[in-house]
Amino acid sequence: MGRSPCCEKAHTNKGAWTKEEDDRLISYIRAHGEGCWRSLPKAAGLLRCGKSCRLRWINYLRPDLKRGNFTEEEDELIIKLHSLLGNKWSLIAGRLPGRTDNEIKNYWNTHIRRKLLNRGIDPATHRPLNEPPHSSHSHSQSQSQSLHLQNHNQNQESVTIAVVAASATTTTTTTIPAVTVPTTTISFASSIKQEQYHHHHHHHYNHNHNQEMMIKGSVLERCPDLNLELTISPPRQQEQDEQFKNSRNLCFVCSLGLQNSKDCSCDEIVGNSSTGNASTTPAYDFLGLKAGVWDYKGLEMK
DNA sequence: AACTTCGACAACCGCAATACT
DNA sequence: CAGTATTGCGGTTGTCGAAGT
Repeated sequence: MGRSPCCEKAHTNKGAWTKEEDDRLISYIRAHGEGCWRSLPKAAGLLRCGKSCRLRWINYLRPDLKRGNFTEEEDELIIKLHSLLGNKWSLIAGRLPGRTDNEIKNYWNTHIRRKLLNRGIDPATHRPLNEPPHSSHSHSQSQSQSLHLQNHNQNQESVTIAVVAASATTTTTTTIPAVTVPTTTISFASSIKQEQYHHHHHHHYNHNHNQEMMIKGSVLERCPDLNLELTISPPRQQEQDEQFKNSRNLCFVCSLGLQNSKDCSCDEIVGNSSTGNASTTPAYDFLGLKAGVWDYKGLEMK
């Protein structure tokens, strides 16, 4: 049984929008605001389906859109975000004020893909084009990384992700507020074969936005050579306390370079640990981006 | 000048998530 | 709780203008 169409298609216009249609849509939304897209066309006197109206408004008519003229900084930001998030265009767009997911998607496909190819980088994997296939098990212990995912509280209001690079001297703890992640879903084997993972991700990835998939997709797939180990453990295990003792503990806000934000939860993190002094902790320049670029709330899973 | 190819991007479609009843 | 409606996302297609032949 298929679903009924989003609208009555028999009497709707399709294709390019006319100036008159744009004006009608703009004036209606100015008067009544966004939302209720299904009923909007009729109310606004448009022979369009609500979906079409929404798309037109969001991608083209919204007053806060920049449209075109991507800067070099934006290019690099998109590349970095794509390497982290994959084709999550809406998430990427959320990091670029005045840009829409559709615009970024188009820009990626027409400009950035070619740009990366010219650099000898595979746009899909962000790895060198001529790099031979590699095994996920070929790395030494010192190169391995582990990813610890902690659910701090019963009501799942925050999830702490700690990426521990054994070869590095730092540990970054990232707290993502208001992410709903059922505990049972945050578990996968410590050594996921890349083939298995790729298969799962590409063939069974069904737009699932839960945290498990995001972590798999953004970390494992983007860095397939890393032997990532994801475990769930009760809050503040002794072992972890030791591990965190001399490491930096930054909340997600601070890790994004927003250390002065009111949403900063470093104090909580540090307070929970046996040591720590947030005031002496330098802000971690997440992705190498400058402070202020990010609005962490936009990274919440929708 | 006519035709073809290509690039850019607006718009559509199908699906999944979420909200509502 | 189940069924239905709505919204939002990502992949794909269609269209149009510019460049090339």
